[in-house]
Amino acid sequence: MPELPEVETIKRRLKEVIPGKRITKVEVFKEKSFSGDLKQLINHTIVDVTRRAKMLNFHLDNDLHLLTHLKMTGQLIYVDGDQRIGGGHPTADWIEQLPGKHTRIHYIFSDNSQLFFNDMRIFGWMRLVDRQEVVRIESELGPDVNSPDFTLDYFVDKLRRRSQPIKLVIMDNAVVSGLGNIYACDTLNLARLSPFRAAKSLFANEVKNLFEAAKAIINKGIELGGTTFDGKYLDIHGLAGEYQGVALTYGRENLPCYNCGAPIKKVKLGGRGTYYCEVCQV
DNA sequence: TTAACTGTTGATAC
DNA sequence: AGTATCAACAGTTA
Repeated sequence: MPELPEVETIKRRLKEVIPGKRITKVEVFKEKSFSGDLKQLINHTIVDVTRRAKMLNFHLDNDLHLLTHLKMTGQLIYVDGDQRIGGGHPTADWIEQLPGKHTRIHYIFSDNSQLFFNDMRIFGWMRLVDRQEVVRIESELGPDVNSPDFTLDYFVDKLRRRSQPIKLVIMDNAVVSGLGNIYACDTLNLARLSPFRAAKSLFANEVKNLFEAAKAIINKGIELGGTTFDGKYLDIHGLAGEYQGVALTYGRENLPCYNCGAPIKKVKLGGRGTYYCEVCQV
């Protein structure tokens, strides 16, 4: 599920409540979901929460890092010291009782607040690693799409040798981090580019349009708190995102393209559902 | 009932 | 180095 805007939203909410919390208990319900030495977590305090690509990083006071990847269905739900989700405010209907059927890890803090890691499909993980491991993992990633490090010159250079369809290349996190299936589809629609075009066939002005479209779409996603279909993505308070209400293509099969009015098509590309307008995306 | 579908990525073989 | 395909898993939909 979560692409950069969803993970960024989760990070921002976590940053409001988690730094300063001391972990007093951890329950791992699914071994596959956690790796690392649990003893190095107990009685340590989380000092910061950051994000790189689609990964969260809980920084601990012992210089270790709890890296978190939500993959398709991971979610983090915060329960406050009074045992309330969302501080008692209304939450999305999809929220389940905790711990639930899909709760894989449960953290309890010294003030009785809690964090639940739910993950239906068990692709996601939380790994306790040292700083070198963080550096090693992050070194494999291209720059975040919304970072100043992602420059037009860099992008032009990366596309030059790739004959794959452009959609697959912009979803390749070694090229640029943060775009998943939803935002990749919408980025290509905004840039009026066919997802099937070979990356290296793009003209300079097309690459520039694509570059700017990617930043615009991702910023819109962040602004609206991410995308929620079927409640699979919820923020830490159980709230849904709002991007699905303004999506250009994703989930809009047969509905009119906002640019030209032709019906949005859904096809398969690289094994992924791909929504696009065959009239104006060329 | 079965097959195909789902927001991610990693391994493997060419 | 770049590419194509499949696999990890569980649930929903056609």
